[in-house]
Amino acid sequence: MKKREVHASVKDEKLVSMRRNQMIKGAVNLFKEKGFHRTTTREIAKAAGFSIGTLYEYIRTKEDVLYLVCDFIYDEVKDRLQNDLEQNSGTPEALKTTIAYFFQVMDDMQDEVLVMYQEVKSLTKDALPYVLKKEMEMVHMFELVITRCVENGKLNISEKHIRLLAHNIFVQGQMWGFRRWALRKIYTLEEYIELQSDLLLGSLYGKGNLNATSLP
Amino acid sequence: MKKREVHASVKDEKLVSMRRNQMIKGAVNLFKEKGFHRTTTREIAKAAGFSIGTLYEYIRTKEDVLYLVCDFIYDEVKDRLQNDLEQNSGTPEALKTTIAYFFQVMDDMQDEVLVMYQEVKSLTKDALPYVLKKEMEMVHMFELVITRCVENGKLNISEKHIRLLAHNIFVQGQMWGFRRWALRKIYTLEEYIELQSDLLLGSLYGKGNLNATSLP
Amino acid sequence: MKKREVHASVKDEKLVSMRRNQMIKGAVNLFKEKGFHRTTTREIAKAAGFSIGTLYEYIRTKEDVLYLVCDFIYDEVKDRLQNDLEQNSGTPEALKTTIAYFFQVMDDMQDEVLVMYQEVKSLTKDALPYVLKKEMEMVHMFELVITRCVENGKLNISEKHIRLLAHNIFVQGQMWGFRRWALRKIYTLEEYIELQSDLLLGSLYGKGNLNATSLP
Amino acid sequence: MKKREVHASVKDEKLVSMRRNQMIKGAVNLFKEKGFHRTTTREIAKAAGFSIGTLYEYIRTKEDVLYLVCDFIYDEVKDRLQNDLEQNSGTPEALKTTIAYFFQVMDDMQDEVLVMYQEVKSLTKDALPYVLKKEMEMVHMFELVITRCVENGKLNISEKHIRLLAHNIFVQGQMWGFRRWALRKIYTLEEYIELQSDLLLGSLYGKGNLNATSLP
DNA sequence: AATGAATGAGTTTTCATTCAT
DNA sequence: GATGAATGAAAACTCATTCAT
Repeated sequence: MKKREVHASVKDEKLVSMRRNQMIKGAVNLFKEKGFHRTTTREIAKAAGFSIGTLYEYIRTKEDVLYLVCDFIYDEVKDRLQNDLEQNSGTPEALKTTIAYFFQVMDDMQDEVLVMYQEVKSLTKDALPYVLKKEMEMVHMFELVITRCVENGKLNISEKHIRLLAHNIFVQGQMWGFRRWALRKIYTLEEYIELQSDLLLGSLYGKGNLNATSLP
Repeated sequence: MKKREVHASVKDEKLVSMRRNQMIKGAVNLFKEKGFHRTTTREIAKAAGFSIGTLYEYIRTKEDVLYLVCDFIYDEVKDRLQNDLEQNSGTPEALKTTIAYFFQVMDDMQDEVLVMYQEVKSLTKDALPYVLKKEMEMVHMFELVITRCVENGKLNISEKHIRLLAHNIFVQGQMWGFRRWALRKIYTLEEYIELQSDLLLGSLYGKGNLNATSLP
Repeated sequence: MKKREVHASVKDEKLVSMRRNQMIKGAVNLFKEKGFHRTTTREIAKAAGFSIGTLYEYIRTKEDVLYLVCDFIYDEVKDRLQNDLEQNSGTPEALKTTIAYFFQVMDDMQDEVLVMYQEVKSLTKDALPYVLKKEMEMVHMFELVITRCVENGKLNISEKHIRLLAHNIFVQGQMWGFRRWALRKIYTLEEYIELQSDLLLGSLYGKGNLNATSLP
Repeated sequence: MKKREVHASVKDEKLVSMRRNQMIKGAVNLFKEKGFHRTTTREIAKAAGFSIGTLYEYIRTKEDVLYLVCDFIYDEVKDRLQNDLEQNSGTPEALKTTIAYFFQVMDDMQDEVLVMYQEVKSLTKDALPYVLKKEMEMVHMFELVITRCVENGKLNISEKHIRLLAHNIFVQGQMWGFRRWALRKIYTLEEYIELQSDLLLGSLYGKGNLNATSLP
């Protein structure tokens, strides 16, 4: 699936790319504060540092901004994740590291994740599949890491369990962002990583020895 | 925390309650399809079966409708959950039953859950706490069930693990609603319940024997 | 010119009269505070002590209330004035007394006068003449008193001066009501009466001796 | 007291000024015919010659239009008055000229005066003081002219009389506008000026010789 | 390529008036 | 005669989008 094209009147690709970055940066902040619907195109233009007329030289509709933002965020997350996975060795320890890394990324990109998570549903039927596709690719990455563990004989678990586990990891990562109002009161990021790893991996390795002592 | 009052011009309480139910029912459908922001008050009135003027006899602002909808859904879910938990025996089997029951409720109320999940963030700072409070109460119910297992000596697990586990259960319930686009393609509800139980409980009881054979 | 009829569904004249008095009393207060346009019929009904449905048993349109209020106020002022004038002796002293009395009435009925003064223009073309007619009748009363002075030989002044003088007296009476924001800061009612009398009568009797010493 | 700022989205000051003049011109006509409350913003926009959207580029609320109108009218009257007063010599003849001039202005600006006079009370608590301030300044101008006469020894009259006289002059000017329905039937502007001058100045100079023969 | 003034369809909300009970 | 729920036309205001400069 190719990237969905967003039409620009301006031809200079470099310029288009630059302007869109300004746009995305400004929009993320606004969406974070007021949501997509309560943000006006004028505000986006202003936050991006140019006029409303100029904004419309680089997009066709307000929705395009949302798509661009979502697309950008997913790319960012995916890129970071990919870097990590390329050197993954397929051991349970590596899986744990991957989880920790992913949660860390979600923490770093808190605002972006929150925006994306809350506003994807505002995308048109038209744009949504492109974004969901990307999400599936990321879930798939986790599946691969887990599968590698299985292939290494370190883990005995069904295909369906693998896929669900991958979804769980992904959602728990997002969860750290979208449930901060609750989780932050109880856990630090480090604790959250540790505890979720316990629960995720405990189920796989049958330790059954979860207890408070495993925490600092 | 008392319920947040939504002002009605009409005095007859019975009538208010009836009209609001019509309203909620209509609104849920619309919100599900187009989201809160893209739904107009006129559409809500029409879907509820009365005129725009009448709508405003029962609410003050469009936001009130959203609050009423969210409040109703949480109450519904909570009520159903409460019924189940009252007769919960505090054994691991009972915990599994509770999870299954909760996931079933989330499946029954799919549309409502989706709406709530996507639109809570559109509530004003004013109304949000009332809804989040309710969410926390539900999470707390799960904590209680798990704690009862621990107290029964059937389970050895830290306080912090308990709370996180409760959150996970809650989110995994919602997940069945808001990620249907992905999960439905792979699992039936029964499978989803079974697999998630495996993962959740496996971590607690150290079976470590997860495999495809445990599935039909 | 007969009184303009305001239609009532209710037949019992006594009741109609009673209900309308309640209505007028309530409405004057509301109009005073928020003006005719910003006052709703519901508020009028409530202030009158009955329901919106009942209100409409005694009037046909919101405008009727305004007309009723204006009509009532003019009648009140006119009645009071008439009482005084019947015993007027036609001397310059009597004229001064009349002025003092009129200003006193305008002070007593401050709120009503303000309302009337500000809202007459909101009457329909249809109702306005009835009210203006009444105003002219009051101006005419002043003309009569002045004319009597002339006929008594106490005063030598043209017909046109008389009529203008009458208008001036009337407007200066109203002025005490509608310019309170300015006049109250400088004068007490007594001072205002005294000073205006000086200016009005000075012109007629050629005293030319206005000075601060004539004031306490 | 600085001018109360009315916010405009458009930056070009020249344009703002031009558009607002169109707006004021259109609004005065509408307000004159139907009053502020019965005039819609769409009508104002149309009368001004642009769209409703454009109207709101130059104001924030409908009330702003009223303020702009009132402010404009007061400025206009005040400016004209100021021009006359600068060359005022402080003699009774000059005072008479000033009065004649002021009444003439009020006649020229009949419509505007009527609007202002009837609608000031519709201004918010917020804007009212700015307008009343201007009114007081105008009254003060008259005080100055009268005071100059006193200082020249041409007139012996108390401070309080001066202030009241100034108010009377101002109100009688307005009166020519807001009581035209009655006064126009009896007097031409010239007569009105002549007669009011007789009454105003007669009181000051003790001629006491008012009679019909002084009129043409 | 950039600007920002102009547009008007569309939105929420109000409120005078009616009419069944 | 009294009530108050229902109605819907109309109002103020917003904002995505266009286009002349």
